[in-house]
Amino acid sequence: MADLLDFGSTPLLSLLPAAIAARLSAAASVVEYDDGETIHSRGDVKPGLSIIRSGAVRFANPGADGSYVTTSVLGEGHCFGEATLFARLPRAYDAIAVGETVIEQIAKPRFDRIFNEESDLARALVIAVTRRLYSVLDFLEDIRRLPLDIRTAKLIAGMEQSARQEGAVECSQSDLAFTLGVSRVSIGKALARLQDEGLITLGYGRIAVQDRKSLHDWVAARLPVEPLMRGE
Amino acid sequence: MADLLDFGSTPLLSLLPAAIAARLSAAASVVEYDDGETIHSRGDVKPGLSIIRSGAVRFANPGADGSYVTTSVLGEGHCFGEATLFARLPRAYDAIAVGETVIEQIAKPRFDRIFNEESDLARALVIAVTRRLYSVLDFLEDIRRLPLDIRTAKLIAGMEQSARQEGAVECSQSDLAFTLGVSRVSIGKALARLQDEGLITLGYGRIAVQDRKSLHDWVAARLPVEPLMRGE
DNA sequence: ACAAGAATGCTAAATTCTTAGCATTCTGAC
DNA sequence: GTCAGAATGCTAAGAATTTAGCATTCTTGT
Repeated sequence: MADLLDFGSTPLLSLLPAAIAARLSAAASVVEYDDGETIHSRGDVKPGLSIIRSGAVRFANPGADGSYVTTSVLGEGHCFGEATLFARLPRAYDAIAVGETVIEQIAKPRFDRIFNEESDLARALVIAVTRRLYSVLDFLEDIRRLPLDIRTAKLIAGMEQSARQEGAVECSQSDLAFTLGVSRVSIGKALARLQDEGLITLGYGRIAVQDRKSLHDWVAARLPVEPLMRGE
Repeated sequence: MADLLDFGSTPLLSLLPAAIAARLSAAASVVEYDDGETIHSRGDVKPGLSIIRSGAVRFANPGADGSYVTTSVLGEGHCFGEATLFARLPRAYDAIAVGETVIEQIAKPRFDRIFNEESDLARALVIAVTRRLYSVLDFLEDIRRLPLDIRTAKLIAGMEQSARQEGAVECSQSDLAFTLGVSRVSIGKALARLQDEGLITLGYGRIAVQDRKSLHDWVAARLPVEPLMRGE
């Protein structure tokens, strides 16, 4: 399961002037993780900013019944840990490496110095965090007003665009269920309906998208309001 | 319905050095709205930052069936419109005044000048937006893993703390339903259960909290993970 | 080629939530 | 005080979702 759900937001690294990115890198310690390895656990209090150099990170927490609820998955170029710096909160989620993952970790004292000296860092962060906030708000709104079929179609449409190979999404139905926070049975039904509509073809560990445009149109026609962003 | 759901985050104004707040005020045009008046509509493209001087603002969008889904309500000191500045998005929500409301509106060109000159503004914004992001993520997670009773109790506990009069929350069950994105019947049932537990007493347009600590303890005992923040 | 593990497909009961009413109670304005 | 509007309480049918299985199919490592 890769780049499943970065909520379509812009990675910090692509917003940061090269000079500042370099300065952050110089101040960072690099850590490599294997697939599934824990990067940090909920409640940890080691404030700092982390930047994903390669790979991806899954953020999740245990649910009431012992299940594991994934909140988001961030990919290359994204940062995390802002809350430990700016809200002085401990880690709110367990962070788990998805695939071989390389993380740059910048401890708070070093980060603070750069943050104070380079005001463009604050500007880039405002932008990155603002976009993430609005992506999450959008996702929240979808949960509350869209039936599962449409949410599923929207997710697949988004994933297909950032997928390695065009026209198909490599991920299990369980992963989709995790991401949308519903059971595998429900996802199965939703996918079956989408297949009946001729939008997708179900495979083993992969979902083929018949035609990108048809899928987007199908989703767009069922949204209560016009979408604001065009997928870039 | 006031301060129902600012997601418990910190208002920008309380994070901003007085000098910068004053400079923003000087650059702003002040607009007053009556209860229910529209401040802006989804899709509007007039970029700028708005600060709530007094009153509150409800953000909502039409749902698939014509219903109106409220995403959040922000109160005094909070800002909105960051996305128009930093993500260059049009307004994502209809904004509607809740009660007599005074808004300071700062157009993008003026804001940009101050933003570039006062680097502490970016710092305050990073903090405000980061906290809001994490509040929303928390709320999102609750939706996915907590049964309605507990979410309702948690909401009431939060509202009671910021309520004008201690020990009671002034709001209709319909408002609660709006906020949690569920039907009035479901809220009614959840509230009835909480009343059976002896945690609250239902009234007309108000809910009395028997004992703040009991309510908090009841909620805390049912959360799958330890809460990170202590209500401040 | 085969076996083991992973993923999917399917079912059925139980639960939760919604919709759509309607009756009753409460509040505040006149 | 009275009355209209607001808010709550209640009911019942139907839709959506979950849980808990189990059978089948697919893939990969040996």
